Amino acid sequence: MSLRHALLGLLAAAPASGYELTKQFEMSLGNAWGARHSQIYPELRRLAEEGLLEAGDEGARGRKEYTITPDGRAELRRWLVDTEPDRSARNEPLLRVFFLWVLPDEEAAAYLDKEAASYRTHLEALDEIDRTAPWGRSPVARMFRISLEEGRRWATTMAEWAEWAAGEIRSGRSAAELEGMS
Amino acid sequence: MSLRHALLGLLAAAPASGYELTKQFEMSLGNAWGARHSQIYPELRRLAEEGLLEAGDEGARGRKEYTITPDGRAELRRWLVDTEPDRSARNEPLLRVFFLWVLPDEEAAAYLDKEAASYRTHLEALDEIDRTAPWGRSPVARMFRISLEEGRRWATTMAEWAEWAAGEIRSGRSAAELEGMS
DNA sequence: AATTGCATGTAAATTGTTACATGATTTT
DNA sequence: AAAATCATGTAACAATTTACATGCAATT
Repeated sequence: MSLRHALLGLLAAAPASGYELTKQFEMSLGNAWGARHSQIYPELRRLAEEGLLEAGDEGARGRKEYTITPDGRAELRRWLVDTEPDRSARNEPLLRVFFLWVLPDEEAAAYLDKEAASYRTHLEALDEIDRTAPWGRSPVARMFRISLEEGRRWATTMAEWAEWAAGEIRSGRSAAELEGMS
Repeated sequence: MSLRHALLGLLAAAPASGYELTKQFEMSLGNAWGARHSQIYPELRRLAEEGLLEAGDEGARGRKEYTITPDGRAELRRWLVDTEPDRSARNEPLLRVFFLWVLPDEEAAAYLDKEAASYRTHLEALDEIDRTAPWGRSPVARMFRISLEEGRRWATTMAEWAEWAAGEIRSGRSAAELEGMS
């Protein structure tokens, strides 16, 4: 279960409330893993029961802040170092491309144009984060920047690929003609 | 639910059994979406009940072949054209990178080396598919090749990124020093 | 005074994984 | 004759989403 380790990872940087953690899943982390508040709150409670987190007193508006414990840090480290990442990714936009052949060429190409535009928009959003984020000298900030660069390279590659693919379809090349071209 | 549309998409190309569809999820499709036979068999039954597929007679060893119906093709088209793709991807290797800062620099860099190697291996597997797949002139083959190219560009970008990231960490640059470099 | 945002939770339904269970056919 | 592969299914469990539900605090 990646959710608990994502929560431990976020809380390893700084204590936070369930609400704040939910926002982080919506923002930066959302590109790699998704979670709603309805999943986050019960998981935080469980992690606290297991001693990996410590729950603070209730603040304004019932806010509860969770802090990671030494056991929590150890578990996070164990996950990173001793377990193999699950490489079975889930990506619906990618899935759709396999089936685009059911559409007439021009519709398929138009679909890929839209995909390309979406990746370009995403790239602009990442560039904006890059420009406006408060970059510090901490290891956390350095790794965040490296993650951001990963996102930027990925979005750039996907945009270029979608543009290329739309062109291939419009040029009407058959699979046979494509052979030995890449 | 993407699973049903993935099944419709595969069956739009050719009739197949649940067993064969399971193999396709393990192979090519697995890079974009995963599904086990225990999820596939009941879903095929449901799709047949709804009239989107038609189940053939039982063949050798109880094999059942499903064929897509016109309603099934219409639903596949509707999904591709009229619905927005869910862009909330799930990717555990990406998630881990956000938290690599908890490791000492050399351990984090070693982790990224391993990631890079994994992407290079994946790329080789895709190249092997490229070399050995029976490329035809059909729209299906053309789109499969375009999907394969997507995977190759993605794997190449990720490998290059991981190698760059390991270098950045080993060079000991702080986040502040990284600024204005990209 | 009303709206928006902060803040937490639960319940029901759906989706997905792991484990259990069986049997025929082909290959070694 | 044994092992591997083909082939299908169900049950229990875990993860995730959607919907329901509440209330305080700050802004307009």
